[in-house]
Amino acid sequence: MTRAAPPHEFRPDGAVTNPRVLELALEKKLRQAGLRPTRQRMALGALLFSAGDRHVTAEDLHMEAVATGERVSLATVYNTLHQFLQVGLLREVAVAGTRAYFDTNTSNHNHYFIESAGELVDIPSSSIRVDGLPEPPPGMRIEHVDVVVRLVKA
Amino acid sequence: MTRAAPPHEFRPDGAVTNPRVLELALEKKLRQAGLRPTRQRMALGALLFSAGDRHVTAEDLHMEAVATGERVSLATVYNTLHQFLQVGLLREVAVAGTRAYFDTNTSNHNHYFIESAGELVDIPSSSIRVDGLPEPPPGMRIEHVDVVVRLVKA
DNA sequence: ATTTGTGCAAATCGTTTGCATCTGA
DNA sequence: TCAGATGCAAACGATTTGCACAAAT
Repeated sequence: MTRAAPPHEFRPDGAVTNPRVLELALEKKLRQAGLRPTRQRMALGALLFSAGDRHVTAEDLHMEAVATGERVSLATVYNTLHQFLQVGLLREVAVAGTRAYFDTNTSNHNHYFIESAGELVDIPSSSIRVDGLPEPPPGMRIEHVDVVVRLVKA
Repeated sequence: MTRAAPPHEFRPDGAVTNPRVLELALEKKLRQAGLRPTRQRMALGALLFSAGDRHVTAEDLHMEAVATGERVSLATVYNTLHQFLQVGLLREVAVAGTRAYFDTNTSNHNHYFIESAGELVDIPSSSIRVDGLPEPPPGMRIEHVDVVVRLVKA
């Protein structure tokens, strides 16, 4: 019988892999945002936040959760996504079309949108600059600048 | 009895005001796009293309048409907008949210989106420059770059 | 005469909501 | 205990579609 990997496997890059540690971190994250760490929110949070930057629709996430054996209703997925939005754990990306896309990367960055696949991808560069923005009209302020680069097959 | 303005009123700026001339121009525009100049398409086209750059939703346009006394169904407004899109007479603007916005200005330009009013406005400047766009992934080409500046009350 | 467009109402899609029930603090 | 969260199903708004009828070539 070979030995299973120890639960506290050491990784030179310092990434935490112990599920219990991740769980505690997520619980803390939710509590700090003022959200109770319920089973459903923990499950969705784990899917969203433990695999780098992600772009999901509500239905994507619901299917994933169900596939993982979680019991969550689609309505709760919607509610949860909006709660995460409100507390700044997610950001919504402006893509014309029917479905709403949620992005786990809340910092300022931009996107490719691959129309044929309905897929959203971070632009692998922080070098995009938008210059020459005029002053906003009086009484208004700029809340966010969305840049979406639409890609089609060449 | 005072004299009504002549149908061919002369305007120093050269703008054409004769309704028959406008009608013929629109008919030509539709035919060139491969669309039959039906009553409904002419009516919607007149609303869309004879008043400078416009941003409308399907429902906006339908209400306008009905208010003008035109008999057009909402379904036909949707169909017509999409036909106009396909032949390049309109462009759709990427605004996350429920409704689709159509823009009669099909050249490259950018938008303010006033969230509180759900209103879309051209950015009054062609000085916006987007720099540092990386090469698109292989096999893909950039179809359009959408820049939407979201405004909220200051 | 033939093709194309239109209107209506029903269907669909993504999303939200009302409300009874359950759960975490 | 009890505010807060969840699930279900029904409601919803925007858009699309199927099909009989009407209009354009």
